[in-house]
Amino acid sequence: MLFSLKKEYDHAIRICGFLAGHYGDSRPIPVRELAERLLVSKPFATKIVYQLRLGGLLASEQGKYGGIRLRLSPRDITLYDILKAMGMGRMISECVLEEDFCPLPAPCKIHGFFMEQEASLVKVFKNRKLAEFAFTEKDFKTSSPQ
Amino acid sequence: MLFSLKKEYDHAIRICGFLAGHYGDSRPIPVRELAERLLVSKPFATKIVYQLRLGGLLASEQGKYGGIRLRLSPRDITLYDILKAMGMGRMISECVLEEDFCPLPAPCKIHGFFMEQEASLVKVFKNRKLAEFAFTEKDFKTSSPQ
DNA sequence: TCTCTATTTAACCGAAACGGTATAATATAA
DNA sequence: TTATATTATACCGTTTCGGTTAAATAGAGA
Repeated sequence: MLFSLKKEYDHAIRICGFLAGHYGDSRPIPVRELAERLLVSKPFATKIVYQLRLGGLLASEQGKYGGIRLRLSPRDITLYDILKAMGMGRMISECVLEEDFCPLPAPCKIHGFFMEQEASLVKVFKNRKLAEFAFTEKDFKTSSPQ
Repeated sequence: MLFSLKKEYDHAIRICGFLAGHYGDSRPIPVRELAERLLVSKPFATKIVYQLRLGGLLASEQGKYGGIRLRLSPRDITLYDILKAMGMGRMISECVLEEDFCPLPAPCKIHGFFMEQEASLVKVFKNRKLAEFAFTEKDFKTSSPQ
């Protein structure tokens, strides 16, 4: 059951945190800058940003001086929104989902327990706003490359 | 972050639940019976039982009429014990564990949040006794093969 | 219009993890 | 001695993960 944090999700949250710190800026943040500041390769950052945009969380501007921004205020985005945009599915395996996987009768206590835990975690994710995790240049260990 | 329930862990809990239902029986349960009743292949059940025994949770008797039993009362075994015996490691990724993975300064709020969640889940696992999930023949959908 | 800088989109790839099997050895009851 | 068990390790195919490549498109500015 392993509460496993995918690196992708991890980066996604950090990217959103950075964009949150720049919410309201006049210029969007280019992926290059995200990648440099957050120590992710540009191709990987691109892929994550792409998924988050498809998920409806980010808006982008193409061409020179283009870049990425949050579509909503960090106060209106939850951690759950980010994970969902990244394609996170159910947290519970087929033990619960597939009808005949478990030989025990429904309601099986093991199922019930894990359903409860999932529900409780989802609730936590939905209650935490991105604004809480926003950060800006001054929060970095190292100063800006430029 | 995906609260992903590995099939192995799932089976492990069910196997322990079955053994818990038979705790105190005069004869140990052979792996063959576990496999048949819990709809797992015998080789796979064998592997899981092996891990649980190495983890100190199960005792085994070899030879004819041999089999498996719980080493402790189901009241003295927690879900956490089972997962730990199965080799479940930390639930948090290197974002927290590797010093320089995250460019943000400690204590980073994202880290803090996930540490909290992990701690809270572990607490839940430690508070649930195996006895609560025990089951016996009468709990099955289908009657015993023999 | 040309060029540079961006994003866009899909395909691809190696490595690790997952789910499970095979097999050879050993132990013990009868 | 034989049949039934567990023991222990090695193996293997498939999927997922983490990440790259590359080609296309879009827009700003000279």
